[in-house]
Amino acid sequence: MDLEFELRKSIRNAMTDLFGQVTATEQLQPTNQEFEGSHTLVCFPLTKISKKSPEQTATAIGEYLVSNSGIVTRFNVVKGFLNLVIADQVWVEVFKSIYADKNFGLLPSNGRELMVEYSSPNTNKPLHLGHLRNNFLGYSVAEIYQALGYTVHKVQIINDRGIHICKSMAAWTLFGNGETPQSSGIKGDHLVGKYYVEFDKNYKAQTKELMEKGMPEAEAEKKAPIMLLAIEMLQKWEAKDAGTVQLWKTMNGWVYEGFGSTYKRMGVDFEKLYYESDTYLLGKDEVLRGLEQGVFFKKEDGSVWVDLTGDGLDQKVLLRADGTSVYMTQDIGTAILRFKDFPKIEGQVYTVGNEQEYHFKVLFLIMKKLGYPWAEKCYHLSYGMVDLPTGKMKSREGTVVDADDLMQEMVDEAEKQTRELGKIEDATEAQIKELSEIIGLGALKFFLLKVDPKKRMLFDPNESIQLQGHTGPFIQYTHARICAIIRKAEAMGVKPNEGELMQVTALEPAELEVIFMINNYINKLNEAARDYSPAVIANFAFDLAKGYNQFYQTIPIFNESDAAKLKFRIAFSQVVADVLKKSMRVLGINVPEKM
RNA sequence: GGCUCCGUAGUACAAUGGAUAGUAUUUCAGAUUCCGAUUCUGAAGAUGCAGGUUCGAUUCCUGCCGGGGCUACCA
Repeated sequence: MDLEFELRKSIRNAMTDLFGQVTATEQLQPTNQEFEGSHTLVCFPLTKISKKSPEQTATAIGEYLVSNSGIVTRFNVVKGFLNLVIADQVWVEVFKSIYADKNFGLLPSNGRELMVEYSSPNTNKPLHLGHLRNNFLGYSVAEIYQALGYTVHKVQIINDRGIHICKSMAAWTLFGNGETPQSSGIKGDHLVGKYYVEFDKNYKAQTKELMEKGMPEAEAEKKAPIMLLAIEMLQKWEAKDAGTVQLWKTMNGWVYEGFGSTYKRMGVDFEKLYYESDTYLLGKDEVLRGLEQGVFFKKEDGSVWVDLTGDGLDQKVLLRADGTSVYMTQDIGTAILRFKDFPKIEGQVYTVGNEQEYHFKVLFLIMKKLGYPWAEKCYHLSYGMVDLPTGKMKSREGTVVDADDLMQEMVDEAEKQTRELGKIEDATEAQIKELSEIIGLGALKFFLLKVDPKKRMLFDPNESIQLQGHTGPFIQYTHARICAIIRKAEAMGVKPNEGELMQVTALEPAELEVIFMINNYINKLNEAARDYSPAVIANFAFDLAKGYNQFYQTIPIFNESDAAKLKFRIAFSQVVADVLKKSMRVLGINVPEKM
């Protein structure tokens, strides 16, 4: 049964019968811990139609609900707040329908489609901590929408062209001596990153040398030989020079192989990859069309601009004076291409750091001005930077935390803890490795996802892997312990079934509390989707685990003499484990059955 | 300078305009005849400042202070 629906219906009936009209949205919220009840109706806004004081309004509705709703047994009024006590029988009924629904938390297809872009790295260096937040966020938002019945297309655009990759190519040509991932044993993306660093080192040295010979800084920066080589390579690449393209393909190939294994370990996936080398020429026609339509304008030098001063923004260039594209041009083209590739999507979510907020504001405005209705449904999933206890990550100071290294450290730490605790003595080495992977990555993902995406956050590796506190492993542990209980119940031959659940007529407060939370799961999924915030689900999972631990601590399970109650508590534990697992799943986190 | 986001216990995070601002960690004091104590209970501790709107403001508005980001014919 849908408790909230029934309750709202009864409240509206009450208002109609008592006051002759209803409000558009009655304000129903969870009751504060200190008062009796589970649902609270906020009655201040109702006084306009009730023509009574908040207390009188609340009391009148409360009395009506007790006599007419069939689900409310008691109520109390504190100021304008009407706290409602739902009958235990009703809670058992609510629980039963959740228990009976094997697909609880996974809604059937709603026929709607959405695209989520995330990751989208440059191909000149390996992924770092910031990319981890990006990937986990994008993946999780996609999973949340999927759980709600959407068809979600996960994509990314790979920035595989441009001066940045030519820099790595130039350095490799000069100093590589034919080094490959195979010959060196270095992961492909790290190898290319190594030459990017190598480029930078030499470039700085050469610039300095030229300046010492009396060349002004600006000129030296342009004339450093290694930079000239990179620029030459970019020009050759654009002219489709065979050798340059071949080298470019080879080095990008190394990067993709490296990224591939990183994504695999992260547990993220993509339905389709867009490559900038394929899309960077798109968008120009669209801009010219917009120019004809008068959406854009041309300056005397021939460059094409959009004027957004009327929208509180600036003027923005879309085509350079020489007719070439800028980044924005390409993004316009890519957006349109994606809607052609996936005609049924109603919008796109772009998971990109908050330093690009202005860019996306402009992009969406341009799409709107060009007359694309889906522009309204595009969302920039903007997220803040990740800081470390040691401070800010800065590439110049070499304090960037590498994604592969960090994942490995987390897994190593998880393995160390697992072995020390020695609760998995019967496990094989392979099982221990697998478990460490689950815990280490779970710790990392949970910590990065539990914070509101748009906020800048601090990642504390040590805190994240603790098994007590607001962490992934705490939830994983709770799940594992429930699994132990269920194993024991099975061994004892205790098998709950739907029919017998209704024999339970009274619930403990801790049970009621947890059923309330579970019953709220779909609401939380909707809230998380609406706000594009996996943090909502992360906090839900944590609260649920904590709620179950209170039950676990205060209520005996196997010492219960009443067979119906014992079965109910086993079923109850099963449902909690299931919902923990599902809520962690949409975060991309797995939960072990033993740890 | 302009635009924008953020300022909540020592620390890290919560709070569709609603009740005495929650949680974790830390510190202190307790709890397990039973299921995995990696647990649970209790105590201590916070809304940057000044106004405004409201029955009611951490939330909305204005100003100030502090921090991040953007502000390229870069990506």
